[in-house]
Amino acid sequence: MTRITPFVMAKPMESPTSLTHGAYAKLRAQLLACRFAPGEKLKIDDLCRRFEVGSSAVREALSRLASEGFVVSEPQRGFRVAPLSVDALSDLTNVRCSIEELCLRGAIEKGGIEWQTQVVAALHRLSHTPVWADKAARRYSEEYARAHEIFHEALAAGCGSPWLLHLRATLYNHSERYRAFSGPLSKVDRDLDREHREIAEATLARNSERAVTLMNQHLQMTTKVILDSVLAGEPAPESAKARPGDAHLPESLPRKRGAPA
Amino acid sequence: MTRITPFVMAKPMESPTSLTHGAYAKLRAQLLACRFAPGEKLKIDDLCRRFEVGSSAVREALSRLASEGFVVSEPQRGFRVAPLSVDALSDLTNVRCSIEELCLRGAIEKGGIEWQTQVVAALHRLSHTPVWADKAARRYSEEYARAHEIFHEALAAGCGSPWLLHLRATLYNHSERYRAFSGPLSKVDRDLDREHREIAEATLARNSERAVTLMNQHLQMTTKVILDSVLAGEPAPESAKARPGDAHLPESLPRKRGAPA
DNA sequence: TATTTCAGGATTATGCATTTTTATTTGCAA
DNA sequence: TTGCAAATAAAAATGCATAATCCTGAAATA
Repeated sequence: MTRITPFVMAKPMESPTSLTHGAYAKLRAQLLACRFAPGEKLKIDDLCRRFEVGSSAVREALSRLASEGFVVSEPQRGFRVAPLSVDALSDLTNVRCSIEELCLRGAIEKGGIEWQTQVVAALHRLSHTPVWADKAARRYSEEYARAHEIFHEALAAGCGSPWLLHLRATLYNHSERYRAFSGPLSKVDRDLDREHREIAEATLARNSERAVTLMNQHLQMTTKVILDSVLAGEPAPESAKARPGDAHLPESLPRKRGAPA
Repeated sequence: MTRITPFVMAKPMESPTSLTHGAYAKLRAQLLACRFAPGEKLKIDDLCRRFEVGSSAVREALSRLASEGFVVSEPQRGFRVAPLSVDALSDLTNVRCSIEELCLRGAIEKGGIEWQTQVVAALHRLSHTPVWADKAARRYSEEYARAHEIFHEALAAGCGSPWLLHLRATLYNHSERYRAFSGPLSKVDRDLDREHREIAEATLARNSERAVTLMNQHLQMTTKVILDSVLAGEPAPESAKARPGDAHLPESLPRKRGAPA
């Protein structure tokens, strides 16, 4: 009965195979986009109505998101959106630099023709995607964010280490949450196109030292822009209702999960 | 009403604040100890009876464990124990070497007196804990495994980076699962005490290069011993019932979680 | 003013109904 | 009689609604 499908592009439409997974994906996307304020209480019933699913699905989605560090679970008090903090962003950026360096060096050493091709393709897509969704508000467009993610993932993919790529993706997603939180970005004219192009060129030229240096500068600069935006201007651009809680106070983000049995 | 408690040791008895968390902790402990065979089907009802909780609690525990990579979730087909593979162990070990190196260098650079003290204490505890639970079977005792974990965690803790320590703990736990899977360890006389002591000495002496070299050798040697044990002797020592599924075939372990919304 | 009690609300846990998957059996044809 | 396929039955996973437990906050009392 399986009809022959001529060609299938890489999953153009997501099929939420189960309500649980659908709720998880939607909630996760809204969390990453900072549609919920950090520290905000996530009431089960509200989420049930919002996503039109039962409490089981919502609870399961929240559990997974909690173990990923995007929400925090207090034993008998329900769930809250994981807080953001300057210290956590600083730590996150530093660790991310280290991990991206490992990926980059591995990719330069082991990457083959397929990897090179994907990097070139991703760079092309990125440089031909409009950066700003709202020129006045200076906020990135959804398409640009996606192309940016694909570009960085393509660079790292060459290392061929599933675990390293998994760690990298984790850190990238958490960084994205900070970027989404930041308001209109500072006016310093940053030639993102040039940064990405130079990183790609140094990488494809197998110049590890230069590639790593450029990548670190790229990541630290991004963090600096975000911090400037948050500390200077208004913190939240269009984050939803409810109490904003703590926005940027120094506290740790990824709390340790129970190791002892 | 809070009665004054004279002294409280570090949580001698776990208080399962909720049934869900209790089931999660128990299941996780059994997973890490390889009480379930890799690839084995995890039936909800069986787990309900085994842990004496409802299906919600079990489902939630499985969700969290799935996002941690200890079980895999197939959309409408339930959950299975995450498979193990030689390739995955190899990758895991390599990445772990890199992460432990980052932790170690950071700790040597930034660790203070408190860190040094904890390292010395952990080394003392480790060297005075009996290694073998069953001398004949050559299997580590529970106490030794715990002391070993504390020792390595103490070494890394000095780096002071929450994110780096989180990544390290993740990799350590997955490595533990492989160690628990391996049968009786090979007869090569390995002076574990000496290895740990030399690592600690080099670290406390702020000798980064030597400490990192020794740590890498330590980790790679552990992996080699495990591989020898698995490839040579009988694969599973006392793993529970049910079909063992695939034990050691080359496949990837940490499958990517859905990034696209 | 501090403590206690009580009501409201939210989270947690359970059991059942629905839907999908899988295994077995039956029927038909070679 | 054997092999394949469809249909049926069993089992399991998913989703939902209800019940019980716990926390939060305010009112009342000492």
